Amino acid sequence: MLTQLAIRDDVVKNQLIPSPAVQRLSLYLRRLEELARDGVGKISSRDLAAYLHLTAAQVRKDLAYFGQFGRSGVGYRVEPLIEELRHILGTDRTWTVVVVGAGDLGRALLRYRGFGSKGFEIVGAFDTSAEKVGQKFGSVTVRHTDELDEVLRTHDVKLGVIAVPTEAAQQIADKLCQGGVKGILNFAPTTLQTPPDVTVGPVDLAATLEQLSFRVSSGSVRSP
Amino acid sequence: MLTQLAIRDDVVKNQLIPSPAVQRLSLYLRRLEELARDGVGKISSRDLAAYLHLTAAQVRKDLAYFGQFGRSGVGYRVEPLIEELRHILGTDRTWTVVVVGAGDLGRALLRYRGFGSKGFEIVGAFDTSAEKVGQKFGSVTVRHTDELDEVLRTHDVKLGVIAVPTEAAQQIADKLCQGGVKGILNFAPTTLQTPPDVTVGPVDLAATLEQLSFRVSSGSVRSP
DNA sequence: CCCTGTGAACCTGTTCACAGCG
DNA sequence: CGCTGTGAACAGGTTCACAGGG
Repeated sequence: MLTQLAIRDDVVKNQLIPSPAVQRLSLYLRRLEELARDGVGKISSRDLAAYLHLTAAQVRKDLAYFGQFGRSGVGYRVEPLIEELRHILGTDRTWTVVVVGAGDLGRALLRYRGFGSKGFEIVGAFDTSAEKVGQKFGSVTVRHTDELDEVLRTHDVKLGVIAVPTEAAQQIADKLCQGGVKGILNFAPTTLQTPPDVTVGPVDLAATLEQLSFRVSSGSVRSP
Repeated sequence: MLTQLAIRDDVVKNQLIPSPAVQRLSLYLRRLEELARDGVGKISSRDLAAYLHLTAAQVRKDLAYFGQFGRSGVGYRVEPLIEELRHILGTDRTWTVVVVGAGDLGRALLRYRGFGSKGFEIVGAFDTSAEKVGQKFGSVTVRHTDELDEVLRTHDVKLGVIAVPTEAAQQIADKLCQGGVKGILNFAPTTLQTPPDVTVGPVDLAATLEQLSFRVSSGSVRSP
């Protein structure tokens, strides 16, 4: 396909893409999926931007990093753009994921419907507590963390989620990296030390609330 | 206190602070709390930076936006800096918070220990399902969402958490804004439309995984 | 004419490098 | 001497403004 080549080209050209732009790609995709559900066939950069509180130029520039997806005088066709974005983000294929920690949060993730539709399949859940091992949440049965290594290898898992207590997080991260995982979603409020080829997506709920607290108390931040 | 005045001055001077800097403040605080727990009394910008994968200059500049907290030749004293950061972030006082939605995620939040220690007190949990209303999770009993308005007013709630299905999120956001909430932590994968004086902290788990997917597949993003 | 794609101008945020203090 | 605080230099991202295509 031509557009695939176009994308590959950009990557090959080593034209690095600003990470804020990549983050916005997820927002675009989410909105486009809403629009598709509502039967909307095309959208202009202006309308897409307005809904997401961004500028039209920014939307166009972000998308243009990856190819020429729009049509002059028309805008972007919703369905094809969805396909493109999924391809760019890598969610047009299925990623196998493991979740480590079956506490309240881990269980919430195991039962969360949102992952499957985005191309993520949870192939294993792990915990050290004897009570939790053997229990089934969503469609996954919790195993003992000792079996983590084996599952990582047999399923060629590239993404892992850490939902264990803070004290155990680094140790689990080490196991995941050891087992070949390249991306970690970390819910433990600590900074993980990982090799440079492993990306960590930190999700610190208390820190996020803190940020709200700051903005609400002072208001003295540049708008994002 | 002098440092309080110093901070007020900066704010008054309308010297706006870069939001990435404010986000890092939470990281500094988290690390300093770890250090305090380990009995460490002082830390240099270099060591703090190294642990968090940042540069020493950045740590110094971020902190200097708010005052002169360090000592030449010594570094930063851990305990006083913790106090300063809490004051800056606004978590040296208690914030009352409501959680709307008592599904898996909402319940996980209600039972999460991490909020209390950071100065956030959950004063109400709400759901529309008859099964959930009346049940108790953590220390909070779930009420019907119809009672949300009343609780917002009687407790002067400034922060709210949305953990309801996507379709209901905007409607709940409207109720929260209506009730005087100024900060919303939004777990629903949708963009909320809110008045400009309300800050939304979006937490989209699927989108965060997508970002990992992108980085793992292509690796072509500037390092954050 | 409407709307995209894009170089150029602009602005924000980061890094450098050093003066100054304990 | 070690380490902070900070102006100055640099780089990364965003916005502008317009050329060009349907």
